[in-house]
Amino acid sequence: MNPPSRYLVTSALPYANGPLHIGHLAGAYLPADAFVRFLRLSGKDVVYIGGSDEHGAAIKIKALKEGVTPQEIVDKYHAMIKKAFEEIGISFDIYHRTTEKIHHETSQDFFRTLYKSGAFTELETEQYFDESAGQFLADRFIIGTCPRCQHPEAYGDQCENCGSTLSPTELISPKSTISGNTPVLRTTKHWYLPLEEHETWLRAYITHGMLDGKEHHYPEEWKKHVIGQCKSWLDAGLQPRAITRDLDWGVDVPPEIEGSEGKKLYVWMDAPIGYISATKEWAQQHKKDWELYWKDEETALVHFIGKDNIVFHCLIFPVILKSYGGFNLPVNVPANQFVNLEGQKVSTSKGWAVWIHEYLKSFPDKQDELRYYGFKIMPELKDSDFTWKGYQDAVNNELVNNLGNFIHRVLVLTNKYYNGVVPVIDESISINAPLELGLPTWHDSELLDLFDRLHDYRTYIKDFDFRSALKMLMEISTTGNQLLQNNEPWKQEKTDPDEVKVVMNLGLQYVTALSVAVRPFMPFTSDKIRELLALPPIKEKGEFVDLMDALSEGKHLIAAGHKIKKAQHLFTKITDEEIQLQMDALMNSKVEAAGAEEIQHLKSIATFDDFSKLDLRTGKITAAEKVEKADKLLKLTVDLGFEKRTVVSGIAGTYDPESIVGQDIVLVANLAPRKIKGVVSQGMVLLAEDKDGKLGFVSAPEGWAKGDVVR
RNA sequence: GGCGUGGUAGCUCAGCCGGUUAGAGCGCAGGAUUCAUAAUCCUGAGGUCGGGAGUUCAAGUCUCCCCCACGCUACCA
Repeated sequence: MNPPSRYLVTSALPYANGPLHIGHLAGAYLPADAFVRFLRLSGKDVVYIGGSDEHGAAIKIKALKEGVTPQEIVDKYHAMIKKAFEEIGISFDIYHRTTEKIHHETSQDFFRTLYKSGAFTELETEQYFDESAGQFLADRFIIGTCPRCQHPEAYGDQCENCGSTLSPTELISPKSTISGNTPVLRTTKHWYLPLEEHETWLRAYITHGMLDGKEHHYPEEWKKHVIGQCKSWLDAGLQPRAITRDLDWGVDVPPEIEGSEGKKLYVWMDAPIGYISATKEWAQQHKKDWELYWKDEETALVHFIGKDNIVFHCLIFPVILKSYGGFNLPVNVPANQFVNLEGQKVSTSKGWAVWIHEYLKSFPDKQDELRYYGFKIMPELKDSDFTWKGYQDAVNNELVNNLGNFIHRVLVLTNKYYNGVVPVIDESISINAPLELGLPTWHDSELLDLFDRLHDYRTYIKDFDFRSALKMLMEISTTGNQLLQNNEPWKQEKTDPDEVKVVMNLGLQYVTALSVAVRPFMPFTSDKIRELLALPPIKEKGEFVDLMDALSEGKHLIAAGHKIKKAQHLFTKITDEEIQLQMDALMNSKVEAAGAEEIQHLKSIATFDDFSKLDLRTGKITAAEKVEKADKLLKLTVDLGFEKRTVVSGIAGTYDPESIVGQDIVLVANLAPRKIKGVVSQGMVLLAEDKDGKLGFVSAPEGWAKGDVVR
């Protein structure tokens, strides 16, 4: 495979219902940004696409809750997210949004084309319909009692309390969130993408990198967990996936299609198409041909995402693209894992996050510090942990003490000895090697050594190994510190000033090289170094290539006679107080979030008759064993005195079978029997559950007879 | 339960298709040094490579079983 002549790089579109946090940043934006900045520095033709994902039921719901329109919600968060990206230095060529007209047109074009080619199947299903509102209800618009955990406000697709995936028809006493009425089931038609029909080529594409009988990419270059996850889906058997919903916030199904009324594209269908519409918009603005970036064989498509998006980008979106025809498929999908915060999962609702916009307020002009730490803890292979202490250590030890200090030393000494002018040197003079004291070395051989390091640096970035690349930068800086230490200009200046000139000149070459090399990771610092060196700012137009060419030809990167500016500190230390402040803020927001946790609404009124239908009895567990092939289920034998029952209960997460034999319980004794995992369950054991999911048995006082009525 | 990914020094992690005394950064201990934001440089201590069995002349690296973490998935009447 030839190296691509141009790149189209995308970062997952953030969902516009909340601000941006560190997990987003380190997962899908920092790596993409470093990658595209490096490509630009390498003189490549690259377009970097981003934008807000603004459709879907979750946004509609949020709007209803806050009493505003969905448009107001997405306007607010789009602006907020866009600003955060700009300020933290994510260099999108365009940051678009899926509510734009061009996106609606593009998505509809996709739908239309796929529809005409017969890529969809139609299916009639029963869906809840709100008669007073006159519309079908998307999963998210139905709330009811969770059949698993009894949480009274579970959504139709998911219970946020216990995390179970649900379907609306499973909910107990469902209610429309629009009218509050009980919805009725009606048949409705939807379009489905029959993923299972694409399994063969998808498998070849994922596991062998083969597409249409040709080699498309090297699967070895993909992350293992990405391929593993895809294989897992393929092996489990792909299912048809609904691509439309009954909803009023989203992209319309093209009106000329029969039955399209009231139907919108499912968000996950229109979101990735957003990459394409954004590219079109960018192309219009810049008088370019968007198709070159999506359809030309020599363009490489790369999607940066978090692990939650693997299936969409590796299986579903490729199916859409290929069904349309003529589009490139991704040559790599470098998905990252998740970033935890101080050992716990990042959670917006629990107030456990580091928000980018708040960080920027607390630490103005410290964008690169956060970027640096973000790269350092990038969850490339497994989940990682953001800690404020780790952030402080990284900034203070590595940026201030190592990199910043090295550059500062060079600048201070150059100003002190040469009045800020890069000294002319005699290249034949040897100096002490930075690596091992006592060995001699020369200016030109050290520049070649620098070339080698930068060459490795380039290889790391090409392999998406950003952390190794970052480490290489620090190594260069460390080498610079060693160079100074081993040659001690502050001593030698009195005895051997010509030798010192060589050392200082070399140091300045290092700093100049760093001003370029540091850029993909720390663009703000790059600008600052250029400023201090009185060199023109980096425009990201092939400067890294120029740098490497110069080094390989033995040319200097900064010329003798050039005058630099006075030294200034690039980074300042993060104090313990600042860290404590952040930790306190984090704890406070957690407490606030816990306090704001929704008041547990009671279920709707039940009449006495409703209650009397239940026959509750005291009983005792006389035997318990695990249900095979189930994590949470125990098969219990309950003695009611007058008979024994077999009951399956989902309590294995809290109780070991041995520990509950002899436990007094209350049983719903007249519940309709149900077969679970092959065992018929004849009743239900009552348990209290706290908000962390901990369970506790409900029982009559000790010594009560078995089989007594509870009411 | 099934599938996937990880489990290497106190902490964060490198260790490619198996091959000499298992590496780096931070932290820690000792020393050198003062140009620099007490920064820098050198040296050192510290690991039965999650546990067990096996293949092999040789295993952190391959195979099997088990344990733990994370994710997807099934089960919660």
